[in-house]
Amino acid sequence: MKLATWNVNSLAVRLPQLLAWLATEQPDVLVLQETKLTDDKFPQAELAAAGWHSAWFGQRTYNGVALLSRTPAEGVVKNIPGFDDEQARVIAGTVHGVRVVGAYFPNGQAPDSDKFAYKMRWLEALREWLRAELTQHPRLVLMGDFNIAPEDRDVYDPVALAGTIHCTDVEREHFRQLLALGLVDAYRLFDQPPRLWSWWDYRNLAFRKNQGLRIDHVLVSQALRDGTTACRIDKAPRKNERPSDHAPVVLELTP
DNA sequence: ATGTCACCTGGTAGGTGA
Repeated sequence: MKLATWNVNSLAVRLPQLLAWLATEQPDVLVLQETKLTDDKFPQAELAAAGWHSAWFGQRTYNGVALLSRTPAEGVVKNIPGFDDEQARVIAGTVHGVRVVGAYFPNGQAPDSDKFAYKMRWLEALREWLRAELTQHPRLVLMGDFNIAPEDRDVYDPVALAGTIHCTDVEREHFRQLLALGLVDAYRLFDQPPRLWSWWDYRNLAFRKNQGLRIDHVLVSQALRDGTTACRIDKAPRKNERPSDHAPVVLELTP
């Protein structure tokens, strides 16, 4: 079983690239972030024509998530139950007995901002929901754009970026608290190329200079850990014309 | 030299968020 996550930074712009990537990669499940589409604009027909079932949850201009799959997802949940949120950031569903949670974590902007305070509240709500979700669904994958670089080795210049957004101690502590639920960072279960990131800023020629961060993650529950056979970042779509600033992350599980 | 992109409002540019 192959699962993947990709922040497409506008599905309206990236749909052709998405269809091409799906045709090549043939995942069983893909979660998307930053679709930036209201639900009436979601390209359900185009995806269905290519053989994909979709569940989606969006809003105007910002955020927006989706869950694509070869077979329909069951038990779809939108956003974090019990956490009142104007922003469309979470979609969950069950495919082939695996509970898939796709999430677009808040960016947080700057450590002293209101948006950062929201990020902290959101992270706490996510954690407490997942704690309950794991008791119901031991076979669970949490994946998406976390907007957190968990360790210094996930950052192109940890000295220059120390304490800045994505790299603060409190964000990293939240990441560790997600792991403490019994989740594992699948990327680190395997040898990986050095200095490979999942996001490169559009600005400052960051991709050409390989100045990026690893902020897109796939976390697997203990029950899935032994069946996890691969996890990789697919840098290729970042080289496309008009690319998303994020690369997809792919997970492979034994059936 | 934040060497950008996407989307919005109200425009033939400027603001916001990432």
